[in-house]
Amino acid sequence: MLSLVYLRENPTKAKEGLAKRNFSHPELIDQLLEIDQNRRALQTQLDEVLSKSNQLSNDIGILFKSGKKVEANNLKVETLNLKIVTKDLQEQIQKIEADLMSLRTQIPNIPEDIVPSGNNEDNNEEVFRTGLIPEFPQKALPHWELATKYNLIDFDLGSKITGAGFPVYKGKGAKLQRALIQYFLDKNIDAGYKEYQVPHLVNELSGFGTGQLPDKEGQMYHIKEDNLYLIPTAEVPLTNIYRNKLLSNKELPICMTGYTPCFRREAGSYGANVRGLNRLHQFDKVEIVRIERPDNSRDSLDGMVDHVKNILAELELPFRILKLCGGDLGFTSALTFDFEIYSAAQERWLEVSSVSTFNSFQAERLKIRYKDSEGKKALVHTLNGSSLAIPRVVAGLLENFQVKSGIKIPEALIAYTGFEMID
RNA sequence: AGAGAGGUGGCCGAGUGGUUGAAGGCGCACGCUUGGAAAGCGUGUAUUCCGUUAUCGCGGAAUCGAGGGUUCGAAUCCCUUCCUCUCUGCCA
Repeated sequence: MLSLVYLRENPTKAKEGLAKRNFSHPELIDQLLEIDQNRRALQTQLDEVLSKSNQLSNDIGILFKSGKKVEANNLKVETLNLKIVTKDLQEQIQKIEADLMSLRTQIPNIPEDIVPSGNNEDNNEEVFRTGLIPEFPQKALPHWELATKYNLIDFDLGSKITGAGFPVYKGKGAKLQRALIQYFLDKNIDAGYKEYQVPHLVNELSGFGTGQLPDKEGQMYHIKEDNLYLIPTAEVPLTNIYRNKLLSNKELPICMTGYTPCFRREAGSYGANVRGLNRLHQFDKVEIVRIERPDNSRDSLDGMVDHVKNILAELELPFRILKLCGGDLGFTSALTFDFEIYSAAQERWLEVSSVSTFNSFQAERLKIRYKDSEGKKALVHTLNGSSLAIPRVVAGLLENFQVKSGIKIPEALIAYTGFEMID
């Protein structure tokens, strides 16, 4: 959510920024500012009326104390009118504030200057690429065939128990998953992130805080009985740890990591791209979240990108980094770098991490603030990234490291898997 | 799930209808003290909104879990709801 003060002072800049992400309703900004102005006028009126009745109440109290009952009762009559006016104004303000909020939640974050403009993923900018794309003597098998061949993952069993998109991992397949989770967590902890185990269900306020609600309402599994949502990412519970917090300067930055399963309804997804592990309703992910001072958030983002880079390099996977264009940017993000590993067998890039800064967009909703060195209060910046999402890394490992005799485990993982080969 | 108790500032905690935005303490900041630190002493220390102002500031309003109600006036009384704790029940 964008701050009202910012929008009031920079309406043109805001519209220009939003144009970069093809925001189709720039007139909402004008509407919002108009409503805001009405709200302020009403607030002024209300404050004046309340001030009067406070004064009267005070006088009445004094009169009663000194036994002047008649005069007190006269004043009482006066307050009755004020009460009616107050009630009316309060109702108007309540309504206008609801309108304001609904408008504010429809306006996405403003992209950073360096975000390229563009409509869709074709306009994303590749900023880094590394690793050798393996060449195979025969045709390489896709991971879903390898998974069956080596008895690692059972998709049918998952459908039987739950439905499509809920795979069952078996034997070395299950161990590989667990090894990766552990490996990623260790990497993150070594880099200074504190590990958390968080709830996998969150309430409405948490969903609103990080921006999943109301924007992605239909993408989350919702338990109506208790009005709770299954988390689509650990970002939600992790960031909400600090909801409504006033932090001191020296507490920042806050670096958190956590492993959770992630649940996504993926309504509207279809086709070959959802095959195998490519798109699941439930998957495992290790997330990193940072809460930063505004002046440090860009450096911090670079640091997170480097961190994920190092992990992928250590896993010996070929990958590239994309700077997302305005049109491909998430609703809450101001700047996002996507990591994609190359899958030799599928001959396509698979997104395994998305690292973003939200600037103060989430902090505004979450009310996470800090006191700077001069004691002034300001909103923090929030950032997060996957470090990393498991299934597509598994897909990449299986497909890229297949050899005649099986699948080779990269050096860095062997200590975690306890085996060097899947065969 | 049933019974009871409770939710007050960054934290602890007093406050049962009228200058209570809220005593006291802790913490924090600054100053004095000290060779330096600690202790001690002193001062200060909530947030949001509206208005005003070049700025410091000033004036007003709201906020004692949340929402509603009673009253001229509510942290204090009533209702609803959420949460926490204790006991009982159920259960990993």
